Amino acid sequence: MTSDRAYHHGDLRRAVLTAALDVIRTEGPAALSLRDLARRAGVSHAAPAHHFKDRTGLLTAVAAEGYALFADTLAAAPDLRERGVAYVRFATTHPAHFQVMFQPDLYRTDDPDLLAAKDRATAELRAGVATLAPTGAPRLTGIAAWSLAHGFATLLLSGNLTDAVGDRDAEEVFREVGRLLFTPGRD
Amino acid sequence: MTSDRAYHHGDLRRAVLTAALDVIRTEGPAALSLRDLARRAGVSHAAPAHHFKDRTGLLTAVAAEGYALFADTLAAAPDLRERGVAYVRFATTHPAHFQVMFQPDLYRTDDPDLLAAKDRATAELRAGVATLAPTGAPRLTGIAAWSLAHGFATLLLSGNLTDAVGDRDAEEVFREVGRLLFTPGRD
DNA sequence: CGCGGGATCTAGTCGTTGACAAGTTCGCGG
DNA sequence: CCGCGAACTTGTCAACGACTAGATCCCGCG
Repeated sequence: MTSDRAYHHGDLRRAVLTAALDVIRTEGPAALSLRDLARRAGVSHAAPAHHFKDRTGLLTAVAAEGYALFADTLAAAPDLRERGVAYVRFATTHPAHFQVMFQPDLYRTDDPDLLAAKDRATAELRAGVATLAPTGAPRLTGIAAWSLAHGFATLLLSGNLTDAVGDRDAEEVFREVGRLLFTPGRD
Repeated sequence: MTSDRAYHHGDLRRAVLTAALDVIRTEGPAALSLRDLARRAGVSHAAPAHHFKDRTGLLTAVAAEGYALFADTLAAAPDLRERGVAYVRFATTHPAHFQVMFQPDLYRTDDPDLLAAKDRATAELRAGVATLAPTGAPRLTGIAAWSLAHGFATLLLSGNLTDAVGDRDAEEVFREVGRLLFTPGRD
């Protein structure tokens, strides 16, 4: 179903998107080529453009899908702590999405679909902070938690934490980090 | 001095590097074109290649210079807290360097100059953690501090913290965040 | 049944880029 | 003054993004 149909591909959009995620994950967004993706899908070099308009359009679609998945992942976690873990888990399970999402110069930041998905993710993020934040500074706590999770996830993906984590599970390490900083007695 | 010389440019390497940093800062690493940089410097399209070999070589040079500057910045800060602030300050004052440094798929990670500079920066980072870490888990504290600073800096550069910070100074906000998480009584 | 229209894909082309090769100019030491 | 290497130029090729025009298919409507 995902592959060979005679003329109409069936679901070329998804095929190209999936292939793009594969390339981004293994070689980075810079290595992305519409023509290469077309070859992988077995279609002509201009076929992907019909679904994504542009190379930028493709990356915009990746970012939009990423934010949508991200919002779902966050929504599934109960409190702030688990939401942080979910943040890190999303980065490891969807590295390509994550990588593109936080490089706004790669895509169109004014895309309607993208904005909707991003707003949803942001709302989930804020809701997470609301479950904690007993001390007077919810905004500051939010920035702190977000920075911690995002920094951990980013360093993890860029390979700067491989020796620090070792052969342990990254999520478990992050859980300990969160426990270290966010449990001085209150909570 | 920086511009017109007859045949020999004088310091084309630096001129190209500076122009590259300018492009990366304003349009991102993806928009980087050797031919465009050559045009800006007023030299032929192949001149930059003589100094950097490759597009990848140019980005490797950017990353190497970035890590060197980064190590200097960190070394100038006394304790862990100030080192965190210095981390954020580096990201805001050298956004192009920072952006490239933490995208290893853009450059050659086995370059000798790069490795030397990165090792120096890593050593400074570790030394910073050594000044604090009174509780039993220095490694975990290090990961926490690094993640916090790196996450804050990254989110700041990607524009995800602009409304949260508002018109205040980013460094000052980060100082408060650090105070919030790293001062439960000890220190 | 067939036919028309829109969505999907193909084929061809143009300007730009990265990479490479070979030649040219410059400066500097012997 | 000469030659030798570094710095730079000119020319070229394959690949890519973007665009256009046209072919093919699917689907509903008469």
